[in-house]
Parts: sequence; structure tokens; C-alpha cells
Amino acid sequence: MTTAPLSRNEAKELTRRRLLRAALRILDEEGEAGLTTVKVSRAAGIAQSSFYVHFRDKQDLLKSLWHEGGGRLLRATHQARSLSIEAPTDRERFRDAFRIPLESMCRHPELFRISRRVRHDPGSPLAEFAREAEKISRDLLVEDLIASGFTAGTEQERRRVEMIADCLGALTERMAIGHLEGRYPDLEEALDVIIAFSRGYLSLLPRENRA
Amino acid sequence: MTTAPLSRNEAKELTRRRLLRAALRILDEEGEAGLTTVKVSRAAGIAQSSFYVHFRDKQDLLKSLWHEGGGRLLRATHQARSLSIEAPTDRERFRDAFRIPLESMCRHPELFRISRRVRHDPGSPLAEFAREAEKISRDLLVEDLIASGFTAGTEQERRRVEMIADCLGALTERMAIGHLEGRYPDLEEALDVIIAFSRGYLSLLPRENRA
DNA sequence: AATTTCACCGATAGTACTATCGGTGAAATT
DNA sequence: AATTTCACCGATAGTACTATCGGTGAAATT
Repeated sequence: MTTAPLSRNEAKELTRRRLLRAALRILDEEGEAGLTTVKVSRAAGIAQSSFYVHFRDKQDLLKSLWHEGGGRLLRATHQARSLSIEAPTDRERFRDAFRIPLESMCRHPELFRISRRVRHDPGSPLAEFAREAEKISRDLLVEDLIASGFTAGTEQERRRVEMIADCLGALTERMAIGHLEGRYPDLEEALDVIIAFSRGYLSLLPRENRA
Repeated sequence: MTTAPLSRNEAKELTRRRLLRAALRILDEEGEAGLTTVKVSRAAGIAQSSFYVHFRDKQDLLKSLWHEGGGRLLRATHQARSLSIEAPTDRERFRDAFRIPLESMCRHPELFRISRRVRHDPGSPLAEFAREAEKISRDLLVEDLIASGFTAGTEQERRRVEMIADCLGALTERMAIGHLEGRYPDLEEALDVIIAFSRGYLSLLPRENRA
């Protein structure tokens, strides 16, 4: 039992992190309606009024939660993934391109569930962020698809590639949800199914670009 | 301008419907946080206190909204759809099997968006209903898939068929969202992509059952 | 015609939460 | 050692909403 001699700044930073952690848990377990300054503060071990020492208001807390959690997750996922989608001929790499985001979602269940839930909730201050993240995610996937042979010259072609990216995202998310709910305990089984569906979209590749 | 002579019962039923309509709109536009007895009542043209003449509380309103709207939609969709999935060899029928639920979602945008949003919101009184509906939906699809040749003898096979059903649902919902947001104006284009992905899952059919 | 029913009203008590304010004591600075 | 800073506290005013209650007048029943 060593007594840590915390400086005032360190102590403040610690309670700030406690508040963010508590907010993440409450948001995940009880939804946005359950997130109050009273609950977060109590969970972090400070008085309700002290909440405002760390955040201007609840929206400020949510913003911080997003920028210090959600944003990083998104970028890390896509950085790792785009490395492996570039060679769709290689079976293992192709599989990795789906495994990486799937595992990333499952490794951060709270953030994943919250950002999913918030995305289409017009009353949520996080909605805008989550939708922007979704768009970025889709756009990155579109780039990858174009790099792997899809054409997006006409409006219609562009839409089609976006739809494919959208569908790939939907498949991955749905399998992640099933896994987190305990219905699909084996991620490799889920990957098998995603890959099978993806064989289908490959049929939309222009013939001359197929490997 | 004919003055309709409404009986007391008819008048009551009319305000009840006004309340339900208003609730649906507010729920869709502002989310659950925006749905208050004050707003619903005002939108329906009655005093806040008169809300309780029609519903015990807000949860009661939500329950009614679900049972008199959501439930019917789900059943109608699946009834229409299962007629056409039974003959996956017939291209037009196969396509219909996806078009029917897709169109059904797009025809009831508020209900569709609300039930989607509410499904994973632990704070929502509708969450339970929406999740049950999702399960029913998936189970019905699983039955259809088994009827069309998939096997579900072992635990693993059963899981796989459930995953496929889950994925089909995810694809359809995602395309419906894109259409309702205006990104995919042409539903037939979206159907093309869903069908392409589905060619992939057909590869998971046991060889001896393929048409 | 007399009586009863009841959808609706305004007023209001109660609840939950937000956000501010002055005060305190220990850490940090001088 | 004296002074300043500031994370945290309890108290509290303000806001938004829920749900009840007694009253009213027109419809429904007798």
C-alpha cells in the first residue's frame, strides 16, 4: 500500500478521467436519458456541483468523450484495415480486411454501441459527430474499393460503390452486435459469413479488373 | 363546409388518434427526449392534463403506438415476403423477396426509423418490443432459408443460418436508410446491390440443394 | 325535463435535474 | 512564512416535466 503523492493537477486529471469513464458506462448501460450530472458525479466520487469544475455542461462532457475515445478508435481501425484490403487476391489479407474492423468494434463495446445508437437519434448532441464518423468511414471504404478495381466515373457508378461500402459496413456491424450479445461467440464463423456475402459484391467488379 | 356531428365517443377517438399521430412525428423528429406530455398534447390541440384522459402515462402511449402501428407493419411485411422467397430459382421472385421489405420500410419511414433507433436504447420503454420484433423477423427469415435448402441440424449450422438472416436484414435496412436520407434515390439500384451480395450467401448453400 | 356521464380545463404539488454562488482547506507559489 | 490558487463542497434558485384534483358544460341517458 504505497500512498501516491498526487499533485493538484494530477488529482484533477484523475477525477476528470473518472468522470469520463463513468459517463461511458452510464451512457452504455442506461442510455442518454440516464446520463445526469448527479449520476456521473456520484459514480466518480465527487459532488454534483464539482462536475462543472471539469466540464462546462453535459454537452461538453459528451464532446470530450467523443474526441478522446470515438475519434481515435475510428482512425485506428481504418488505418490498420486499409493496409490489407489493397490486395484482394490474397485470401488471408482479404479476410483480415474484415477481421480488423470487426475485432476493433468488439474490443470497444461501449463506444461501438453508443456511437451506433446515437447515430440516428436527432435529440442527441453526439448525433452529428457519429454521422460524420460514419461518412468518413464509408468514404474511406469507397476509396479502398476504387483502389481495388471498382470504377466511379458516372454518378450511378459512384452511388453503386457507396452502396457496396455501406453494405459492407452494415454486415460488419451486425455481426459485431450479434457477437457482443453472445449469439455469435465465434468471430471466425461470423467472418465466414461476411466473406461469403462479399463474394457476391465482387461480382459487381468490372470484368476487366477482376484478378 | 359541412359540420360533422361527432358523438362524444367519436370525438374522443379522434383526439386519441391526434395524440398518437403527434407522438409519432415528435418521436421521429426529436427523439425520445423530445417527447413530453406537454408537446404531444399541444400538438393534438388539448390541455396537457387532458393527456391522461387517453393514456395512463407516457409509457402507455408508447405501447399503444407500437401495437397499433409497428406490430401490424412487421406482420404485413413478412406475410407478403415469404410468399416469394420460396422459389429462389425464379429471378423475379427472388428480387421481390428483397423488394417487398425494402419498400415496406420506405413506406413507413417514421415507424422504421423509430423502431431502429429504439432497438438498442436501454433507456427506452420500447426497446423490449423492438427487440422482440427483430427476433421474430430474423426467425421468420431463418425458416424461409431452411425451406429454401439451408440445413440447421447442428448448433453451428443453425448459427450460420441465423447469421445469414441477420445479414440480409442488415443489408436491407441499410439500403432503406440510404434511400430515406436521399443518398440512394433509386430503389432498384439498391436492390441490384443487395442481390449481388446475396449471390454470395447462396454459395453457402449445401451443394446438393442448389437449384 | 331531469339526471348522469365524462372529455376537457386550469391550477398546482411533486419530482428530477441543471447550473451558480460563496466558502474552505490544502497545494502551489511567492 | 505569507500569500495565492483552485478543486471541491453544500445550499439553493431556476427550469422542465409529470400527474392529480376539483370544476364545467355539453352529450348521453333516464
